[in-house]
Amino acid sequence: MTTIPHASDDSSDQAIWRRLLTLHAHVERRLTQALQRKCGIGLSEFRALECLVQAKDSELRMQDLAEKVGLGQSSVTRLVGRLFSAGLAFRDLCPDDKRGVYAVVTDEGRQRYAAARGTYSEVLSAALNTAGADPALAGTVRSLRSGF
Amino acid sequence: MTTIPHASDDSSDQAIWRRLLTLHAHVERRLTQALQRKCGIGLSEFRALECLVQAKDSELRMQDLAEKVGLGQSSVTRLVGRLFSAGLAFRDLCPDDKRGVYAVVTDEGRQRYAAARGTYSEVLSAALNTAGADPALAGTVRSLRSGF
DNA sequence: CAAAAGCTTGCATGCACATGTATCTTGTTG
DNA sequence: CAACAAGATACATGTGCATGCAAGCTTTTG
Repeated sequence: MTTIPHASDDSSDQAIWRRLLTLHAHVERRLTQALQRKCGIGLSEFRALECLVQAKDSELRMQDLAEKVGLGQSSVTRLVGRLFSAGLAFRDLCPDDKRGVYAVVTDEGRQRYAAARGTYSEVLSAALNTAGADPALAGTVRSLRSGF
Repeated sequence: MTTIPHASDDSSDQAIWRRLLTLHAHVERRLTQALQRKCGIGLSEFRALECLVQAKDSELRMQDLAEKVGLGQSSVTRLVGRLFSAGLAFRDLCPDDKRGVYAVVTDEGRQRYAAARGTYSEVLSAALNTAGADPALAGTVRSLRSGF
């Protein structure tokens, strides 16, 4: 049990996570700035739109959306509020459960997502590449991209 | 140039990043809650202490600390302020450059870090394991842990 | 060469904002 | 009716951006 490379509570998990944090901070910062500058949209808003566009009927329960974007329930309430104020989504009552609320993307929301999608993918790949140039992160990026 | 597997602007970068975000959100949330509950310390504070403890002379320039913890410069000003209020660190003027400020960890800071370190590593490994149990993330976790 | 002007750097502060926790309201279910 | 579930809201907090301020550096000028 001791030398099996299962790496269950391996101390190198810390090293892995440290590199991952650096990578995450770097990439997320770039994405945030690029989307805000070029598309006038926040990163959370973009991801929410993405989830909605890809969802069946372009709608999701608030709760499901929360899990998909990795935010808390209350944050999503306000996130959808922002999308509504921007005309990118609206709320719709769930017919069979009046407590439930659907967030639904609008046509304009779809357009904004389509417009931002290019920027997102370009900046993402570019950020991963520059991170991969850093010797400390090169291995991590390679691992992720190679899939093993 | 077209079929070379350099994966420069490969569209699968998006898939990679989506999994990474889910993993990141999951693990960071667990770490935040565990450290706050069991150790009464924030995640940023813990990471700053870690950087300081491991640094030469237990001190770092604000700027260097900012880069290490992946925060903006102004955020680190307040982060060190919090550490000071908690008695875990203090500021020291740089003798050769009076603009510069060193953040220096105190003995109590070292103790708090030592006390929290166990919780951190345990929760981290546990969170990675539970994430690895999710089929969607298993591959990512394995990739990171195997190093390739 | 010395002093002053102008630019740059390092950190602190004001402000806006997104997020989390706890709580409340409303609707559902036993 | 009691217990529970889904969202919305109140409040506190951490973060980033823009800005301010003081210290260093560079260039100009006498």
